Amino acid sequence: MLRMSKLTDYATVVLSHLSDAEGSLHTATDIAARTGLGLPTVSKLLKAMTRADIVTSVRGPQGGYRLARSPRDISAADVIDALEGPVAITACSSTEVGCDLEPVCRVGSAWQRINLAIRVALRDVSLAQLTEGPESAPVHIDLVEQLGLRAHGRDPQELSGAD
Amino acid sequence: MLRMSKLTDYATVVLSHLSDAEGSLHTATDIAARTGLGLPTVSKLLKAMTRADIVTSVRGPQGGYRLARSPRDISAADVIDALEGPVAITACSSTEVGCDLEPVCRVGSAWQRINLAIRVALRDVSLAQLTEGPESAPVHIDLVEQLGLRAHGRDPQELSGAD
DNA sequence: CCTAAACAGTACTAAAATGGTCCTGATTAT
DNA sequence: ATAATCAGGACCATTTTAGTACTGTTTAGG
Repeated sequence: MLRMSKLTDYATVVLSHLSDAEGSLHTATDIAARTGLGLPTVSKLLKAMTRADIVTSVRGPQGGYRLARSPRDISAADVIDALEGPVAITACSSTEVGCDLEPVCRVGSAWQRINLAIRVALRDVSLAQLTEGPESAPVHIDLVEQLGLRAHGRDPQELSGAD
Repeated sequence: MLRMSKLTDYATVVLSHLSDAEGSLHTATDIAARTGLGLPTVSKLLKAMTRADIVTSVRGPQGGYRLARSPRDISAADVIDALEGPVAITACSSTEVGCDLEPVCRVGSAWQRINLAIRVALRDVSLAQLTEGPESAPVHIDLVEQLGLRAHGRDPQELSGAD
């Protein structure tokens, strides 16, 4: 269903290797060798992440890449944005206008809120957490609660902020 | 980033119209006219949702479609699954094995958990809520909390609207 | 200051997914 | 019987994605 590109997944792998020796430089070639990914691909990923300021690069011989900041301060959303741009869950959820179906589409806003909820959630997952051990607790999110969507006998809490 | 197909979006629109006169039958032609979507498209959507048991169909003249159950009992996840199948957020998160990168990929499981978390969350959003008024509260989900990922005792920064 | 190691940027191609359409059949009220 | 409807595919065009290649630019080290 909600698909994330393979590249984004690879990016996490690459970042995870950069986390290993956090301070030192790693060349694209080195990372490619260690991850098993193709050099051009790794190179592309690193370039994109450099632009997004997730990693920093040093040119010339003895150059390479290193994390721009601590793995704790790099979020899943950062990585996704770097590789895919801030694309929205549906086509019309990014631009408010210009949808032919506007008069009949009474739905958009809910998907938008869901989308936003997911984005916000992803922003709180750090690289450090992503690369960490897989022995974590099982999962449960009450999206409805958070979305304020519970319309049948609900009462929206004092959730502040505007759109 | 996390993209949902346009068809899924359309499906919600179609379902929203089916919700209008919940008991009675609506033909594909009728729905197409009222939603502004192409008939073949609407037809395809309805067929898929029939297979998924979200709507039921009656053949022959005076036939049509109607919701298989109350809008309160149809979830966003149902709709997504019907249109896109239970696809996972990453390629390798559906099948546990067979990834060449397995030895170097220490990441997969976290994405899987995130994926699962989102799925679970979506399961709790009903069609009734989706089609309802857009005047709901803003959004906040603490995914990390729910994921059990908070392993570093790091504190969550301010969470305001993303983007 | 020459060379080579390394990143930067862009453009391109092949493959896959998506969106949309069409056609042929099955069912059934009138 | 006829015609209105749904069922189930197959099909094609478009877009997106993944992966590659090529041509710079920077800079350490002889």
